Amino acid sequence: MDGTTASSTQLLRQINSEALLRFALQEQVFTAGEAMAATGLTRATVLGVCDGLVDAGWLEEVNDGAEAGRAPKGRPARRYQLREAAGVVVGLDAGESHFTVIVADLRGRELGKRRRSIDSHALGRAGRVRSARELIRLALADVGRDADDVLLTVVGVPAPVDAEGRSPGGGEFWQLMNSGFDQDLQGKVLVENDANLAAIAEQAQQPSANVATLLSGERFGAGLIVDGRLLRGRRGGAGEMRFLDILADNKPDDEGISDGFGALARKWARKRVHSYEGTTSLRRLPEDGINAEDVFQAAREGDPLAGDIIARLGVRLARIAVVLSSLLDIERVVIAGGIARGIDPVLEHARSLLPVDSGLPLPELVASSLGADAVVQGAIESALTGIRHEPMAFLPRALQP
Amino acid sequence: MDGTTASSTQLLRQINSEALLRFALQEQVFTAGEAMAATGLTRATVLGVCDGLVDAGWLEEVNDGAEAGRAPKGRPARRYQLREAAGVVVGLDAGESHFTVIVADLRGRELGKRRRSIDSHALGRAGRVRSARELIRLALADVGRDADDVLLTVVGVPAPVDAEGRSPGGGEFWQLMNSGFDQDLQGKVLVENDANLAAIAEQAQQPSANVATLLSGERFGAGLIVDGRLLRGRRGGAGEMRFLDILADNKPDDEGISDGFGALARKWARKRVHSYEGTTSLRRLPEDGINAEDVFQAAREGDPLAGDIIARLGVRLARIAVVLSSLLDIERVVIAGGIARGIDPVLEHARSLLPVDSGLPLPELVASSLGADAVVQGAIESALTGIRHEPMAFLPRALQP
DNA sequence: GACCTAAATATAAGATCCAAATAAATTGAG
DNA sequence: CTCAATTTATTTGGATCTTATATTTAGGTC
Repeated sequence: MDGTTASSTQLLRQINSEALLRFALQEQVFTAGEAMAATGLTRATVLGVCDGLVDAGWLEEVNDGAEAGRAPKGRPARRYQLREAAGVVVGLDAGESHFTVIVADLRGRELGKRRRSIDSHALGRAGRVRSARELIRLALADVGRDADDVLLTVVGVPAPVDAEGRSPGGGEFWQLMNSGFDQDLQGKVLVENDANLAAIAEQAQQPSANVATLLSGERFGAGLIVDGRLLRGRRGGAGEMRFLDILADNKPDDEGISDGFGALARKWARKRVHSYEGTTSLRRLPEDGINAEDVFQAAREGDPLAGDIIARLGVRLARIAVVLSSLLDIERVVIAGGIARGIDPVLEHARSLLPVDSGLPLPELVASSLGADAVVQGAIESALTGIRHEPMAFLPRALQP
Repeated sequence: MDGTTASSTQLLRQINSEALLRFALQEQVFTAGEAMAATGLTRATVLGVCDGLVDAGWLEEVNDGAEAGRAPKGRPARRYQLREAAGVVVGLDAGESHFTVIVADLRGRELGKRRRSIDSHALGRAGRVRSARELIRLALADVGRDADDVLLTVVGVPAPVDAEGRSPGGGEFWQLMNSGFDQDLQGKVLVENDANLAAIAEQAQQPSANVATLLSGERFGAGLIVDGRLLRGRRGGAGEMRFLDILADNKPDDEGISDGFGALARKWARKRVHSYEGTTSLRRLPEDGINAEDVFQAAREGDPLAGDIIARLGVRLARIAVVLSSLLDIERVVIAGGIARGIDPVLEHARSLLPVDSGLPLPELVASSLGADAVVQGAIESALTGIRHEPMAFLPRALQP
């Protein structure tokens, strides 16, 4: 189990093994010939490397007769595949009020999923970790696995996260959300900002080198991908949008500096629903029961108060888009998270507000199609990327003794 | 001269050669023992690799008796150094009104320098390239070199530049500035945005993974380094600051959207010097003769009109700092270029405007110490980085036949 | 000149890859 | 059923490169 650097003579073998394994991680079943084409190595070398990977527990030779669609002539090729039992990855969206876990195999196929409501403030840091561990255990048990099968767990939290997985000490909230998962979950764990994970998920869906993903339900966060790379910042603060309220003409009243579109729509609606001078269907709802969905729905039906709120959100979104496009040359702004479902009217209004004479092309504004799963999907994607990046850094679950 | 990939058996040798060469690029003279420590290879291997690099023209064995401070025991070590004749790098600041060229050796020591005023609009694209070629020729001749000695030339231009070295087609100005140097200068050429090069120079001076460098004399440009990496954006637009005028409460009047602090100070002073109601020392100057230096000087002497202008610039700078700090977690904002000399009062005022209650630490605001040479210094630094990154991609000037 | 030391060289062994030759497995034709 | 054709697997020999271990060498010291 020593991770010591291999001697220089063995370096070449390791390089080739990694290349081959990276290829295997993206294929179902493959022959030596296919691996030769992918890696540029000789047949003898490929087979030798495959031998090593079988011994290590990464690959297994497949011998079932169902050799669909193979060439009708010649000696049949030996076929390999990633060993199912080698391990799985776990993604966890550790939000403020919900946990979502997905267990996936090493090719990214979702094996199992669990969701649970939690009360973070009642649980505290230790309680959040305990609850996460339990939920992961259940999700693994659902698919007949246990914690030893997990090669890598990626956790998304609603807080800035630096490169070491820590959050700045400023806010208590951040420390509560980033509950120390990397210490107290089993195996290798990566902690990442939730919006960053959503951005990774979006980019996997529709690749683009310069895209911003806004996670904007209750709290506001942005994942920024520039030149194909996720931005982090020293303390993980890249993607914070505090400047909106600091710069903007409107002084921040009661709405918190980090409120997302969902929270804003709800707050604005509740505040104005009685003082509003026109007729509004929102008044039929109990004031404490109005939420963002109701506002979006009313706006679609032509309600004027809801329309006003949509317009204000549109202004806010347009501002964000202008800054991102101008400062970072962002090509596409994606609204992700549960809020994405009803956000279209806001997008339309924001598009109409974008300046037309600014020289450079305008950013595209779109809603995500991943829904509320964006964060946890991004966690899986991130875990797979990590394994593909240096597969040999992970040890597959050993063969039966 | 074929850049074909080496056969896999020779790959290891190439890896080791690159590592050793990278080490040599940062040392004056070194022994095999030192190289062994740096690369982790055996003595026999190191000597073999050195042999190869001598044959290739990268290294030379040094045999002069001046073996300063060597260990007094044992057989003397063979000592190697980078071959001076292997080549040089060239940096060119191809501004709107000035060209500056620096010729440096492969360790970054400045060998020669030339500066020339030009009239870009009279010269046109072809004229700019011609003028650049001539100035480079002269600078090389000054130090007894010619164009064949140049391994890499890096050119800084005041325009957005994408990863392929091209500028967006929107403005004629950008096309004029990015004059096609990569096509028409001899040897390998990289074209880069001038503010980006200034950022590279600043980072080399005082390393920091998250820093913004504002090049803000006549035109405004920013070089953004986040997570230790320069941001570019798809069309090279990262670092543009158009949002300032789009968002801000003040509608853009005559000042151009991309005016730098120097241009703004001059324009504001000239416009208000006569209508200003107080006394101002600026009135003693001819209206067409006032420039930014005069305004800064007057402000230092307590002139109220100059003070007003400084304050307006401070507001602008503070806005920029807030956005950069919040959106990208930038730790330090550097004002670079010729304007940096008198900028201190603006920095002071801007610091006083930064919000104190924003949770995260505030960005540091500093003036560059590189003066007007920041861009060309960054060009040299960038060229060296390029060579260090994959030295074997460059062929040293051949040995005497 | 004998002696000491650290580096250079020489030699042998191990690891890896490639190229070419050989062997095996499968299909399809006669 | 046998046999050629075909494709792949395996074996073998050669080349490159690195390491480890001796052996030699170059300078200094006593």
